Amino acid sequence: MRFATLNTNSVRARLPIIIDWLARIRPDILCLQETKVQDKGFRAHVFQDMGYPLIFGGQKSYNGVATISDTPLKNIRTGLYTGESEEARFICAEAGAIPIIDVYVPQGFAPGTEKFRYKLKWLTDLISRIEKEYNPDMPLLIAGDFNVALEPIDVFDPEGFKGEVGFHPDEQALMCKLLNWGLIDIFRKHQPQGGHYTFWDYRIPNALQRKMGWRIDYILATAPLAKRSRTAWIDTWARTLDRPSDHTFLVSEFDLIF
DNA sequence: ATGGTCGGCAACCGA
Repeated sequence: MRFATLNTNSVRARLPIIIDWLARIRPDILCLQETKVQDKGFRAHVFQDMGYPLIFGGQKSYNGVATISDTPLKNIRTGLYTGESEEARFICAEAGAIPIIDVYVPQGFAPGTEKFRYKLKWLTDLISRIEKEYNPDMPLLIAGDFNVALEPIDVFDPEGFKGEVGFHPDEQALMCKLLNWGLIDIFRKHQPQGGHYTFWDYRIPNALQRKMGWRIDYILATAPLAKRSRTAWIDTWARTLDRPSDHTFLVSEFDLIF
């Protein structure tokens, strides 16, 4: 079973790249974040025609998540909260007997701001929901853009980023709490070395070539699944003249079938 | 050096 995640920064703008990648790599599941499209504008048939039924929950302009799967997804639920309107950052479903959670954690802007407090609250509420609904002894996969780098080896300038958004102790403490509940960082399991990133700020010229990145996207799995993970890798497409953004798929293969 | 550039969408907001 091949499992992947991608922050799209607009699924519409990235559609050709996603289609090409799906056709070549044929993952069983691909979690998307920052789709930036309302549900009525999501070109679901493009994926369905490739043999990928999918689920999605979006909103105008911002956020949005989608889970593309070659296995039909059941028990679909969108939203971290119940009974209130919220940003489109959470979708979960079950592929066979395996629950899949796709998240886009708030970016947080800067420590000390309302947006940062919202990020911490959202992470806290995500942990509460997982503690309530799932069991670390049972299969569970969580993937997405967490907008948090866990360790100094996960950013290119740990000294410079000390206390900054995305590398702040309060965010890292919550990520640790999530992992300590019973989730394994699958890429880290296979690659203990630092310097492997999933995000490069596109405001920094040639950040990818200059290795000025962050590892803020994760595939997390409970122990029963993590022990079946065979490999993990980061598949990065560097920008070109006709393709102005870098794109980074995080992928893992598991010895299991749905 | 304290900037820069994307995408959405129609002015700037968010990353």
